[in-house]
Amino acid sequence: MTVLSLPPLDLDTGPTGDDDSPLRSVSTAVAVLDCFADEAELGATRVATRLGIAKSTACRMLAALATGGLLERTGSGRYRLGLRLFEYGQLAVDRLMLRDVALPAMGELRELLRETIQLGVVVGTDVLYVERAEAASMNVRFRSEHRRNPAHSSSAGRVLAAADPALVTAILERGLQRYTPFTVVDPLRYRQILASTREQGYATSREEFEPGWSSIAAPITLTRGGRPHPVAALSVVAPTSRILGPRKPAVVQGVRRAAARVSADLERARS
Amino acid sequence: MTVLSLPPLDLDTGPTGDDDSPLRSVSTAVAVLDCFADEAELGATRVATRLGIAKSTACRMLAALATGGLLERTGSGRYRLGLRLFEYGQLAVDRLMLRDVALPAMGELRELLRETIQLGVVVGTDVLYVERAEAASMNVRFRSEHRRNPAHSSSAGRVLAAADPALVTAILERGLQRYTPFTVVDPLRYRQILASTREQGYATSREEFEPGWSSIAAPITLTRGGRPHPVAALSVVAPTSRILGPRKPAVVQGVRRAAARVSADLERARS
DNA sequence: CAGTTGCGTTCCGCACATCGGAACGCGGCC
DNA sequence: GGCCGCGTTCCGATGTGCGGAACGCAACTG
Repeated sequence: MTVLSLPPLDLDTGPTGDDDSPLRSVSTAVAVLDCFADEAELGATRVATRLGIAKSTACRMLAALATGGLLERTGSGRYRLGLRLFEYGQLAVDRLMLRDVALPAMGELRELLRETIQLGVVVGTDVLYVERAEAASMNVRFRSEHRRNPAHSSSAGRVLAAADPALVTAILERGLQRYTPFTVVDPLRYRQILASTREQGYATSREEFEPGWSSIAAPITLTRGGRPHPVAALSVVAPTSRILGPRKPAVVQGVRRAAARVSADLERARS
Repeated sequence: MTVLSLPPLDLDTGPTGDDDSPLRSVSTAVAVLDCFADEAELGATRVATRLGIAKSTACRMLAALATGGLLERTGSGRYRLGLRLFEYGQLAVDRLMLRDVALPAMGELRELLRETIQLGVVVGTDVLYVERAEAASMNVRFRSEHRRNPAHSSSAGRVLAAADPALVTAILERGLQRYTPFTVVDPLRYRQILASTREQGYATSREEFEPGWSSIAAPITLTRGGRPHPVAALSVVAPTSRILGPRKPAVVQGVRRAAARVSADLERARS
């Protein structure tokens, strides 16, 4: 039942203790939280073996996180992620002043194209989608396995990497993992794609992450230091023929205009 | 250990305060996170003064939480909530197996009544709304100030407290704070309301939290130990005359049916 | 332009919080 | 009933995080 297609949240050098930070107990507490990214419910023994710590330590960590509200106890003495994390997460996104600004444009773009619109930001070397306007109806919330994907294989990741050399090196250092036969895994070709992305002002991904599905993305920018800097991406995702066929020019124009509008609104909201 | 001769600084009895658990550094780390519930960006000095800890401690806490991804550094050396919290929060809600199950019914109820529908769960003595279907359009996401409200003054909180004596005592112990002239603050009257809620199978709140706005809620139940037990509430919130006037019977019937349907779907999803 | 103030960060020694192992209580399961 | 697995608790030694002061830097300010 675990999701195999995505890389783990963070690349661990192994369970045998990488201690590059002070506050060891806080670090292990975060590591305990990370354990819950894979499994819904965990007990002390399981956590202890996964992290290579003593069972008593794991038990204390779980108890401390539970009293803090970051974890909750289930009936059987195990633990799961707590709803306080939901509140914090909503606050984190709210404070980007991005989702609220982008939602109207996303809704209109969805109506215009009748396709699914995603709002993505970079976290690490992945793209995290903080909002999605579904094509069919609003009543399908995207599931966790589609809430994040590697930056190198998505159009949103490309418009964001196109203007961020540090991100590009991080992505290349991590390696261009192949997900479909179409995934671009050659660094040189990847850089060429980024160059054309810079030039054209939008990016595409043709079935490079999930067979049959492609996407087109445009950057949402914010003027920092006099120069526009991408902070997020608006992307249209659909079966390949619906957006990379004859409709492609219309889709490109639509998503670019919507992203430009969001950028302007965002600029205005920062005051 | 803190100096005992000093009188305890009158910290607000809100999210901060109790540090009696083991793993003190983890507790303070959670307290540091709590600081960000109020303010979007904080620095080490501010955090230190708010928690009454040394500036160096606060700095280390912030750094540790940032390397864990729970916080992010802003340009000016301050910190804000990190997007990893968004991921964790989404996972926490996903694993309730509640939002996905409830969304179709919420959408239909919204279309039926043309009003805003909320899906709320209990956290502490508050009701936290994990999803909302807006009446006007989907493009208005509810803001943080309306994502949570005290259980005693909301209809959702009443249907959830009606079957949970422990929650009732917790609510009463906290005190029935007054928000509007209509807020029920008399414990006896509150218990009467809960009794009639139990009897009728739904609850109302007439402008008890925000002037002009009322709500009607019905419980979403899950059979535990042979008996249905409320785990969430579906509520309709609107200006008072639109739901507590002549339309009230229709609204009550609609929300009760929708909640019953979600309960059945939820029961089915647990397999 | 230097003085000042505030910030975040770093350093260091002492004290105490935290870790691991072993023991305990409890529930299912042969 | 005996056995196993689980989560929890207890305890002593130790290493880790605490507080205070010092540092570098940036933004104001006279």
